[in-house]
Amino acid sequence: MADCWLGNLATTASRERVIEEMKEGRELANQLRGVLFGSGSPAVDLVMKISKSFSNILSILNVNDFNYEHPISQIQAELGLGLADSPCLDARKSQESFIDGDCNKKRKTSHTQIRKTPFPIADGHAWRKYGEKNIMKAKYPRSYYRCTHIYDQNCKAIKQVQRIQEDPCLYQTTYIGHHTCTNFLAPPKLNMDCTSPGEPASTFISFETTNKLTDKHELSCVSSSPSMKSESRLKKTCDMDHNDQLLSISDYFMPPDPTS
DNA sequence: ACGATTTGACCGCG
DNA sequence: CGCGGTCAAATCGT
Repeated sequence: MADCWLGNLATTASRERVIEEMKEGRELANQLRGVLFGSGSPAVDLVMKISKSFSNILSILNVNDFNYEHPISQIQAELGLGLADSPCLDARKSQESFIDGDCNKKRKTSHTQIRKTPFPIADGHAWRKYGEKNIMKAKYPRSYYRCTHIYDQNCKAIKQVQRIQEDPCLYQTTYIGHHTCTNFLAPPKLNMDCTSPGEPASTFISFETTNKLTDKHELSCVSSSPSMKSESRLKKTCDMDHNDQLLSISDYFMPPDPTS
């Protein structure tokens, strides 16, 4: 991915891009470290080194990153939680800054959050793609995803992923609604196969990266949960009441819905 | 065979 | 009526 702008470091704009990308990489590395924290995985060290490398590069670029604070400590402060409470959740909450708003015409009552990342990013939930649409005046199509547990747990969370036209290295993900499913992540395993160049598959839990120099990059989370039955069948059979849901990852991951 | 993705058709809001 | 969002049959992958 980086090579799409590394050749233009001479310009201020490109330099800014480099810095932003580096910060993003460091942020993601910290996130991954949080995810791996407590799992006893040797990958933690590796991730810490990656994070440190990003910091070193930023230092070389003379970036005075005084505002940077380790995301996990931020979360602890925000949530009043210790890491032991839920490292995975903590890490994910820190992932990016959120932009709140109601930008979806057809779901004005739903709380939406927009995030921009260097690739379609994992958020710890299993998503299933249900549509793709070319948007007027947009160079890239928009992909539509909904929670895999829409029928078996009545989870109404959906998201839209679209590559940003002005900045093809970035993807904008719009989250609409909250997860009510209880499909927590198992401690993810690091998967560096880097083999799948495809658009984000919809059901992920273990982390895997795709960094071939293609149009499509992703850090995704592959669901290890059992597959669902066909939607049409579940529509008929899964009208269960789930009022006793546990707090889902997204309840940590996303700011509280002001409407609820 | 089963589940996920693709993609054209359809729906509904503005 | 146009556009974005969703549906669902067809297709693909394992």
